[in-house]
Amino acid sequence: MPKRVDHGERRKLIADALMRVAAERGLEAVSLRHVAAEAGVSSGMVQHYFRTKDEMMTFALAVVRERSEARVTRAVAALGDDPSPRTLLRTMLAELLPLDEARQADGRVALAFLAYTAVRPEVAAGLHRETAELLAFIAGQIRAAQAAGAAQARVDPGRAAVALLAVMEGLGVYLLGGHYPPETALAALDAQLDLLLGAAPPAQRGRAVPPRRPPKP
Amino acid sequence: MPKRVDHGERRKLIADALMRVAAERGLEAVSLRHVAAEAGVSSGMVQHYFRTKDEMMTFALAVVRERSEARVTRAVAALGDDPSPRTLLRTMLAELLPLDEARQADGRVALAFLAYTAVRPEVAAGLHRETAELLAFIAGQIRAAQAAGAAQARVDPGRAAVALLAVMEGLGVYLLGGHYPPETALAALDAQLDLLLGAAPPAQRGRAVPPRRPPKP
DNA sequence: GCGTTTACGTTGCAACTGCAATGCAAACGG
DNA sequence: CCGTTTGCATTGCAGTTGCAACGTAAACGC
Repeated sequence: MPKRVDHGERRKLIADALMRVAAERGLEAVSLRHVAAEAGVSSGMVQHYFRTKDEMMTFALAVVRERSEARVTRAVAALGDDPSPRTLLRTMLAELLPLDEARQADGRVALAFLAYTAVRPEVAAGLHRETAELLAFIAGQIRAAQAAGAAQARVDPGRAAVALLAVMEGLGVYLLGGHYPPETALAALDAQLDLLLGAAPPAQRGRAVPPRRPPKP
Repeated sequence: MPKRVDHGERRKLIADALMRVAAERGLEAVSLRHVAAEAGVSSGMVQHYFRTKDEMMTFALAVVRERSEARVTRAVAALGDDPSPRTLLRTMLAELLPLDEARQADGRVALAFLAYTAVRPEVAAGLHRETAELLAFIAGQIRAAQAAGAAQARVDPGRAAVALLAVMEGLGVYLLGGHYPPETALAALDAQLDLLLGAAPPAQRGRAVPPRRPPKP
């Protein structure tokens, strides 16, 4: 049977198991054996695909990032051709918020990794590039809104972009901590966009609220 | 020699060592023996003052929170009698940002604890109360600014407070990740306050920037 | 056919973990 | 003076960790 396996697929399978463990019991519960058990494979196999634990962690981190990026591009693509800057920004940022259980799990993992990379700075290089790109994009959208007359022209797009992205990140953190419900976060995000770009078109308000799962029986 | 010791003092000494370990090597490196070694005591003594590791962690978390609270009240007290809402908010939030090494260390610990409590929700109750109080206070300040005519009257103080606190938290996270320098974070914070309360009095701008330590030799 | 490579599974090990148990000396209460 | 309490150090233990080593069986190259 050997030789017929897709290397990347196996690695992703293992990384998925890792994230399930991390989301449920925290990053410190991630061990070779736990991950292997969660994935339903032997710990030898995990070692076969990741020579070291750190390699596994780094790969898993990349998977989380790719997944959230895919989510965003998918949501943005669903908007159709050139949506308004406001719609675009709101869709992107709301998509990045941990509003349902899937994104909450991812968010927990991302948060844990954040704390992880805060001590291991050499892993964080990819993250830096990503935020820089995001910031540039957001700033561009704000500029576009200003050019269209939809936004206060006096605000510096660069600083506003930093603040806007920070709002999203902060809301995510507080959501993960359970400090307030998703609606509060979305309301605050909309308020921020109002502040930046002027009042919203009413049809836009309150959309994209995720379905609340009923409490577990 | 026994009997002559201040219980709380010892616990704080141990908690300090814990935070040094956590700040340097991450929360997962926090073990009874490491903390004891860092504190320069025997691991038996650590066990004497904290019957379980979780008790030690919880205590340390409380210490971080108290310390940052003390920092804020101290900075606010230094402002003199009834400062303007804007000055008050800016001082508070800037003080909570990890702008120098001491606060960065605290911030790393806080971030790690955040990830820790995201999986252990029963520890997070104290945090919820604290954010609720903070939010109420911030909303009150915004309302006061509105009443004084210094702010846009149309913004909802509650939502603006959530957004403002989220900005601070998000900026802190990105700072800890080293995604941008302190000046960028402060600029974004000021931009946010501008957006909320109107342009700042020029004397205020750019103050409270921490001294940049020269790179280590 | 046969060596090589790939894909695992198993075992073992040294290091580390939290924690209980025990020991002991100093202060204090009586 | 003596038992008790307090403050701490040492030791031990069962469990877990990352990882190396080894074994094996199947596909492939020749």
